[in-house]
Amino acid sequence: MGAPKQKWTPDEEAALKAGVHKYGPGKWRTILKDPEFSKVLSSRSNVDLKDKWRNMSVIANGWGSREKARLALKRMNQARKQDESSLAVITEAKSDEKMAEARLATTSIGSPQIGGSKRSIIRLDNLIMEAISNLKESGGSNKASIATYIEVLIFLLSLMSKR
Amino acid sequence: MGAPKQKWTPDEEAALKAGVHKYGPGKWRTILKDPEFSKVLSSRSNVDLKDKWRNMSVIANGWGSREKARLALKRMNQARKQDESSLAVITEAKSDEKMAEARLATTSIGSPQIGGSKRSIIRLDNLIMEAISNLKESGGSNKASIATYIEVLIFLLSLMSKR
DNA sequence: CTGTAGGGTTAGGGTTCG
DNA sequence: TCGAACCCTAACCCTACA
Repeated sequence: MGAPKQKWTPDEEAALKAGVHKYGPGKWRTILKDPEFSKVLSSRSNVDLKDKWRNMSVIANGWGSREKARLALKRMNQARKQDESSLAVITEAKSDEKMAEARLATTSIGSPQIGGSKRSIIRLDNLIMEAISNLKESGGSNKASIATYIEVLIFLLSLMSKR
Repeated sequence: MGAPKQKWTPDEEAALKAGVHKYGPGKWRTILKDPEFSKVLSSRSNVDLKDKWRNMSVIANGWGSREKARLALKRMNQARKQDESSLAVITEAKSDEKMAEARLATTSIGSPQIGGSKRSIIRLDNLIMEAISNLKESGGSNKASIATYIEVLIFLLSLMSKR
């Protein structure tokens, strides 16, 4: 078997997107011949480009990225199992928001058995929730704001681990 | 639920082996269509054949790659219980798989030398970078996915605060 | 012959159930 | 808990047709 299944790299995906932006979809051979992309996509055929674009389009149209995120969260929750969660409050809240907005079928997100939580943690929760709500209000499509909130989370993390 | 879990009979396994011998592995649909096997395997799909062949192969060539991968995952989940090292294992595993394709300009995010926390935060960065990378892949303009990834971060936070 | 569209199939990671 | 059976879907293949 010659091709053990070659997954697309971010570089290749970027090149494909750029190519479609430049020539439009359906011009696969043209994109491949463009020196700007031919290096990165040298191991891909025009048909490969077409197929990949089809996959990416599915993801872009709503359902894809959400599903991916859902699976990630699901794995995380599963790993947690029956740990007494010190962030019970916040997981409850998040569950509410998610259900309302995303309509997730997997009810497993809940499991908010409240263990012994601590004051500092509760306050942390408020901060985080505020960050999330701000993100949602502001349209949430801006990478800078995403990075900012992630940095906030990192800072909070550092505080907690310092203890 | 949907699949009552139908165990493979010796007849079916024999038919599968014969089919692979006749057409080679990877020709699952072809095997199914062959009148010689279609009767015995009438309740199996081409995907079923593939999965069964994989299971048989794992046993045949003594501990194939699939089993290894599964154990690695398992170890990752168990390590979580041992505090401290838990985040390390998780993020390392993810790092191995996905870091290669992450390629995020390390720009402003790397500011976490706060306090003596060092290690755990650095490793968390990998996870965060992965999250951002995923966000970018999916177009980055989807509020739900942003919120979800932040929730993942929160989950990590909860792990660390457990201690 | 060359290239694209679109349905079909496979490979492999992941999940579930007995 | 463990592994066989099953699911999901990106990646790849096949065919019609322009």
